[in-house]
Amino acid sequence: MDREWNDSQPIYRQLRDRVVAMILDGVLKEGDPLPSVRNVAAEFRVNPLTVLKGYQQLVDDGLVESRRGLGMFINQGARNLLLQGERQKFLGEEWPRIHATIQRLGLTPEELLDGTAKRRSKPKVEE
Amino acid sequence: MDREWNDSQPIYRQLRDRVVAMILDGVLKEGDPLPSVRNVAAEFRVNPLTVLKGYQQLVDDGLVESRRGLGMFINQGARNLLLQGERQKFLGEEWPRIHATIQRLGLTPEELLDGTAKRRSKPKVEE
Amino acid sequence: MDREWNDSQPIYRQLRDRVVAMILDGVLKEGDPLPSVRNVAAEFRVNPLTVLKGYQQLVDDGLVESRRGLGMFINQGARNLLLQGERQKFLGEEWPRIHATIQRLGLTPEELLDGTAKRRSKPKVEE
Amino acid sequence: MDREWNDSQPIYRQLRDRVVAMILDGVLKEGDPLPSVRNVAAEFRVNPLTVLKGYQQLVDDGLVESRRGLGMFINQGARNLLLQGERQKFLGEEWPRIHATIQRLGLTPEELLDGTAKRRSKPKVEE
DNA sequence: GTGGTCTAGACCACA
DNA sequence: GTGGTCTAGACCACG
Repeated sequence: MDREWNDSQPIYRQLRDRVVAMILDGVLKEGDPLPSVRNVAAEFRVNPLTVLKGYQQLVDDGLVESRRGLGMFINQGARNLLLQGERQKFLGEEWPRIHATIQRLGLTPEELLDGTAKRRSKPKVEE
Repeated sequence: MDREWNDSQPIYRQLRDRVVAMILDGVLKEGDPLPSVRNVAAEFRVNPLTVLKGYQQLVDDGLVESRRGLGMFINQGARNLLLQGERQKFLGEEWPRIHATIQRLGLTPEELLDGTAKRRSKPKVEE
Repeated sequence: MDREWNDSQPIYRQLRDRVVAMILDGVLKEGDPLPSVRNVAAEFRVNPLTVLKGYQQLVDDGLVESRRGLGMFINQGARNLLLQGERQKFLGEEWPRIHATIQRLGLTPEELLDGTAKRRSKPKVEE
Repeated sequence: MDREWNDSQPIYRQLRDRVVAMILDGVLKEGDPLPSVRNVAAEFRVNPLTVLKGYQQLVDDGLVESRRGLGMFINQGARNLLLQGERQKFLGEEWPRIHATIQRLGLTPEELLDGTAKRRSKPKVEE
């Protein structure tokens, strides 16, 4: 269980991404309620306001709907919306930079797949 | 030439990364002087202090050496140090997250390579 | 209480050293928050940026951790890290020079201890 | 042969200190000429102006005298002047800080003498 | 409230 | 010319 925060990104953003991942992975299905703000806040030892801010982002993205007094629920079509939007954003904004880095570092497909599978980094140094 | 700044990362960080890229690409070789703080500041229309901050990071990383009154110079072994360090950081910290996203979005190798090869031939709607 | 600055060393360095001393002396314990940048800046009538710069050094040294929106906190193990690191640096880099000077000036242990014990009881001519 | 420069002090200052050490050690005697600016500059690969600046400090301190067309010579009484002045400065300004550091780090006389003699640092860490 | 980034402009020491 | 330090003041994101 990773409850560590990435310093280069706000916590609320990381909380948002966490939910997005759960939706894409099918852990959270359309119509399901989001885990309650106070539970998440307690679990991750984070200010409830921060969790709320993360959830609010999901509302703004049209992925989630808030029902008065009941909580927040995942919208119908959320998964498809995500697949579309995130793919586009990833391919357009993130991947180009990533691809450039990979090439600069001279990383081979083997090394990349290797790393994710069995973590064995043996960087070859020139000269 | 892109002199635009990415909002999601501080300028001094991007300046640092720019130099790193130049070293990796062989544009800047070991022993070479870095472009002077003032020049870079003028060229990119940025505060000298911001440039300096970026350069200082390189000094802290042991990639660059500052010689009083002369300027800043790329250390011997900087490139290898970079190849080692950046590879490790990328494979250890960044790639796992990226790999997960790719799989979550169901992106195929074709789609990934496609984007980088013939970008902009097939503009999609902006969000 | 001395709030005067030593001209031969940048202020941010002296601020850094001040915190280091407080950790070594046990005034600041592991887990404790550092006095806030703004407070220190006000207290010493110094620019916040200068204080921040000093604090950043501590972060870089792994002695202190910055928690978003909360403040900066002394890491676990900071004191030992310091004892190790500072001792090594002092014995390796500073003491040899100091020892040489002491011998060159022909200073005896008595003179050295004397000065620190009853300073100012025997004022000498200023140059 | 140490031709390395200490970053925390200007080069001209270090050149000045070098000559002072040579006088105190008796390598340079009163009436002796200082090594020529250009020789020193060449030997240490330093700008002649920098050497000159260091020498000028010695003139200002009354330790050295410049004779037109001949060079710079060590004054009569230079050694005693030094012994007095440097002792006072050291005991008054430097030693107090050094002493405080030594105590903070809990360094024993043995460790201090040890280090200068046979370099064997075995820092004891608490807890 | 916290730290973090940036600017515009000044001044300094060094080579 | 170079880098380095500092200021005053602004603005931001985070909690």
